Amino acid sequence: MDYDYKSIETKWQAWWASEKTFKAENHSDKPKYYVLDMFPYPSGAGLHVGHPLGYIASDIYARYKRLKGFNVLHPMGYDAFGLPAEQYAIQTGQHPEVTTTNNINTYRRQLDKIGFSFDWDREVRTCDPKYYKWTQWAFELMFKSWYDYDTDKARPIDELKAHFEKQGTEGINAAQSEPLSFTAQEWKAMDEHKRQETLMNYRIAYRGVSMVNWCAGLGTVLANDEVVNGVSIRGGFPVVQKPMEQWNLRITAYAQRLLDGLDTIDWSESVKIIQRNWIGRSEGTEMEFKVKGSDRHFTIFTTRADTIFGVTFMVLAPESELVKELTTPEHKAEVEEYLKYVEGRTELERMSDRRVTGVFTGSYAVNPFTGEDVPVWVGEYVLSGYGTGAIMAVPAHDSRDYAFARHFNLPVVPLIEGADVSKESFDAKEGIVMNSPRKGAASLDGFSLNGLTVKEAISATRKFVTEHHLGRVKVNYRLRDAIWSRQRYWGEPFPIYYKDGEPFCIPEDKLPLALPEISDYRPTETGEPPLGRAAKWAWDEKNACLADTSKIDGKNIFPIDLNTMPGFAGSSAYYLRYMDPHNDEALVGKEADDYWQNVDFYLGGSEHATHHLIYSRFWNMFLYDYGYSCKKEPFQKLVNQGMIQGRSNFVYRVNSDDHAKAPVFVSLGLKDKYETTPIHVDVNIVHGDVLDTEAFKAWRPEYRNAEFVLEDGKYVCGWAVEKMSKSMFNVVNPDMIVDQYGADTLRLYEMFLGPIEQSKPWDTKGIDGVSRFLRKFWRLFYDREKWLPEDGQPSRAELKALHTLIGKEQDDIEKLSFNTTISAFMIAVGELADLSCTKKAILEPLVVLISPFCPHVAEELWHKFGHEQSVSFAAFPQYKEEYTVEDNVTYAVSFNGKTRFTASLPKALGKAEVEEKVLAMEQTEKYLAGKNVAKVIVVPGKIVNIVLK
RNA sequence: GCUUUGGUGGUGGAAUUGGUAGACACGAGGGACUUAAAAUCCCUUGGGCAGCAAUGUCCGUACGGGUUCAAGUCCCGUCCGAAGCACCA
Repeated sequence: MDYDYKSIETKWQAWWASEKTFKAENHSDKPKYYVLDMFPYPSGAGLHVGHPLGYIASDIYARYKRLKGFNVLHPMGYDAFGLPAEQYAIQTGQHPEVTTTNNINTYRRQLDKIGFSFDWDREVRTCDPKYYKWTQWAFELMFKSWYDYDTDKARPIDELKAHFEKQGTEGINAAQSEPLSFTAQEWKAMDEHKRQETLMNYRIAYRGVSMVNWCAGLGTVLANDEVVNGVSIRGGFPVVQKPMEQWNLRITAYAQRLLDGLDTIDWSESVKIIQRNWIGRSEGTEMEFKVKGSDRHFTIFTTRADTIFGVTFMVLAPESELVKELTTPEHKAEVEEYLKYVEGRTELERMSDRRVTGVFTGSYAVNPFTGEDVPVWVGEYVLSGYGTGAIMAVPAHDSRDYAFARHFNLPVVPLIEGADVSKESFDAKEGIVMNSPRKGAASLDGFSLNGLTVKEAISATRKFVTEHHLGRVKVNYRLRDAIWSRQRYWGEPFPIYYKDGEPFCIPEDKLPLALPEISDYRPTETGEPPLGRAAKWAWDEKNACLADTSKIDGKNIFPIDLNTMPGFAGSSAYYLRYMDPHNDEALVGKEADDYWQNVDFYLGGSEHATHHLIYSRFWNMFLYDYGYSCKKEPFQKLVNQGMIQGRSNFVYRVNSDDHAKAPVFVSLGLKDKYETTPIHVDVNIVHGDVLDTEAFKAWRPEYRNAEFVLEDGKYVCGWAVEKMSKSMFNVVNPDMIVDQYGADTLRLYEMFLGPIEQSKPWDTKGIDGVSRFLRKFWRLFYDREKWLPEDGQPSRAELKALHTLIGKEQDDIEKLSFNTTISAFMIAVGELADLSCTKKAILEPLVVLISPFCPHVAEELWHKFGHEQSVSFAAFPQYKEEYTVEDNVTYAVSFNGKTRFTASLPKALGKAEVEEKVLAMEQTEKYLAGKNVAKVIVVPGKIVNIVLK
């Protein structure tokens, strides 16, 4: 029987599906292992060869873990809400659900062809109301929670209310939007509206006004990375900054825990660093500055408290409320003009065009250490959102302050010995402090930093500031709360209705609040989100049910929120849902959660390093606070697979003005002799950079009569590595590869391409190599129709080939070095073929070894051996013992630094014995004939070096 | 600008983490089998020099230094590429 991958693959894929081979149970005596892929967004284009790269890797790992005796959870689902389906709906009127379902079916069909070991009974779709019920549930829980820094966890908002009743804000250390302080009496005096407003300051899911990227063309808010040069990436519509009231998640409350948690998980250092940067912890000092001639004072934040003696001016953010208060009448006109200018600049302009601008307020602040007057300026380089929106400027030691000082001709006072600040500032935190205070200048309580190192000076200043109540040590984070509202249709609705403008939750037992049908997916004429078109989108509070929008009366029937949640919502807890996907009572049942704990192995693209992977960790920590998730971190080990890039091919059309003439194309090597235009050509009609000219003529009607200038009788195409995309004609569909070579070959080849973390271009050139290997592998078992494996004692060489492979495979798979594992297979199979090995004792385990990579072939052969169930590695313990590599160490023997030969000696030998043995060797004696040995150096286990006189 | 990564044959990539650089594969060239093709198998394949030959020998991991008996691997400097952050005080 020849290797007929088509019948083998369809046969076993059907068998796995009907047997539910990969169904994972929530109970087992085996240890658990949870292998997860980042679930895909089912786009209309279907899968290309880049998508399965990660899935194949994780599937190999999952199958390997099963062989090692684990109960493996390996699920798959779809991140199905999103803008493309909605955009398509706007253009065609096709309901996003229809598009999405079609796309999912295509994905499923393509995935099934590759032979993954997913437990499809656990599939989730984020757009399924049964699923997003739990997204909405978690959101409501966040709405009903506040964050307590004292216990460092989320707690029910009712507990906060009870505290306010008794003591007001006294003794509360909560995460909040604005610092509030009131007594129990004041709380009791508040009306309901005021109380709700107050609680909003503390809720973890809260409404707040924030500046957003508003895209009128798309009718929605966009994330920063969806905007380039002031226009939307999708559609190219203009984007403006606009204040809007939005739902926010108080992720900043978790900043420190998100940071600390990174030390407990096994992620690549680069992703950890990206997250650390994103969280942006900086430890500094908040200091109070008095305003000269007034009893007002304001607060600044600095990480360089030690530079207090070099402050020559202060700068306020233009948006700061202090600007109005500190502007003197003489400067009012100037300041207002400046504010107008800043307002006219978008955030993008401020970022791309960094000019030095600012204006003097007319006020002076008093340096608390020296009593000196310092002018207060306004400048757009100070951000209102970070720190206190006000800084003390030390031009000598901060490059931004320096640029500002030079531009406005403000003084620069150097504070570090030997630092030359005539051309640029000295920003480094090193050196010996001077001028602090300057000779003869006053200083509060005679405080001096002169002679200290910068580090010493920072801590000395902090201590002094705290003791003298000039300020406090403070930690700042760059992390911002997550804006959670999107003005779209195809997302999770907020389960919130509004009474008198105040938000209230739809009762938990009425969830999910399902997305209503609408006739048109565009925003409404009045600029409301698409849900503004829904006919039945009001809440009847009395009967706890949906009601017609027209019936809203503000007494019993109230409007429901018209926004939906962003894509990150559905992906924030899906890994928990997989553990217990059919549970109607909970997101995940206690037992299932206790059993599966968290994801052991998570694989996906590094583009999610900041968004999904931060939101998901936050979401999980929040659920952990309430005991719904038993682990602090959702993803124990994270691996980022690289992207598969496209490899485009070009043909070179000879330029010609005569369009009636047949187009002429010249081969790559000859193109410099002509004037040509490169044209992308479909890579599917190019083989090894040689164009199939007949297929090319058939490809496009305008090329029907094409003529070719060939070299060596072939048309050679040019090539380039580009993004895999339809417009470059370089998309390779995995279905084609499966049809042509089989799924097992595709799996092998994608892994053989290189390390999974690495991005690389797809190039089908090398696929014949693994295809050949697989046929060779097959021939170990079959000589045409004849089944070869037979009983008998394997030879030493056969055992060695097998056991070298066993060792190598286990080492390499744990390191995820699948390409080298496959090399090891090629070597082993080559050796066994040379030995004409037909021993069952070798071939049977060989099938087990290859099964993670080529499951179809393995299943076929395994059944042929007469086994029904697959086995674990542990079922062959004798293999490791039957053949033991002698416990030797290889010494490289060198003379005067040049390696001459190697010597294999027992590990147990001591230094002197090794020297003796090596010197006694024939080769050594040959080299040493008539020479004097000066010394012999033995490095344990490594090398013996003989130095001659 | 800062941070993180990389730079090895014609190509994709190996190298037990400091120990015979180029495993494995592709491509290329030569050969065997065959009427022929497919398939399969064998040999050569980093560069230079010497030799009919087995082989010997020198140079080679972006570049320049250094540490070491020994460096692709560690350290310093330079050049180039990729990714992330980007007025965060």
